[in-house]
Amino acid sequence: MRSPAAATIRTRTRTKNNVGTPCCSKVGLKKGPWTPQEDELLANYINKEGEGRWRTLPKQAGLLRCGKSCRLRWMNYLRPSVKRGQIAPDEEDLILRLHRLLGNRWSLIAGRIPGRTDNEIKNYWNTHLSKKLIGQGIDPRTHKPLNPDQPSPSPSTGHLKAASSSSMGNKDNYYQGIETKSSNEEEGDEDINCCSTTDDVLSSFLNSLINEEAFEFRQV
DNA sequence: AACGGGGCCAACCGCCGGGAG
DNA sequence: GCTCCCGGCGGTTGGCCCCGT
Repeated sequence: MRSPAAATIRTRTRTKNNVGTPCCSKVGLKKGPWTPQEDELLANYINKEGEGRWRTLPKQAGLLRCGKSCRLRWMNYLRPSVKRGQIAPDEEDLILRLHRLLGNRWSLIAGRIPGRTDNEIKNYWNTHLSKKLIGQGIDPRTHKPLNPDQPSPSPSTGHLKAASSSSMGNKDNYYQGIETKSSNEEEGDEDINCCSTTDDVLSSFLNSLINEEAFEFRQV
């Protein structure tokens, strides 16, 4: 069912590592839905040995799957922290606001919503929220009115505009926004290169954006 | 009851970035 | 600096299920 257009895009020249390493297409490896037995093998192994070393994990665990497949199954389904069931209205609201800020950065969005996976959020967006926005006359990619005559619901602050205009893959503006904000916040602070510090900066930056957005919504 | 269409979601695919050697 | 390996990511697909006809 893969579309010709997508196939064309995918024919981009391979660069370094992918040459001759078919991963999941490797002969003899199982594909498709996971059985309860496979789930049990994977969960037992990870509970005993911990996450990581995905390449060698299938063999060690006695699974006929590629490492990527195991990782995906664990991350999206078997991990104890994964929350199953309906997306709550407040989660939906958060997804909408984060998507407006971050675009299709599903893993970043998922990182702000405890228990939800990037795959789940991506699916929910594609099946529910994008249609909902279209129904409201809003372009789900830009969060701007489909009809340009309508007033724009987009944020009014400068860095929010930059971030929202970065929707759908323009990472440059997004990171620019992060960097601008974090460098301001870090004035006179030490060691912005420490990873935990940058994580904190990113986290507080997102919080501030979310809170600003919430503030704006209240004002409207 | 049979069939077709659409929705939903788990899983796959291929690319990219970072770390190690 | 270069190459290789691995994990992670986002886009897309395949197939099951439900609902309407």
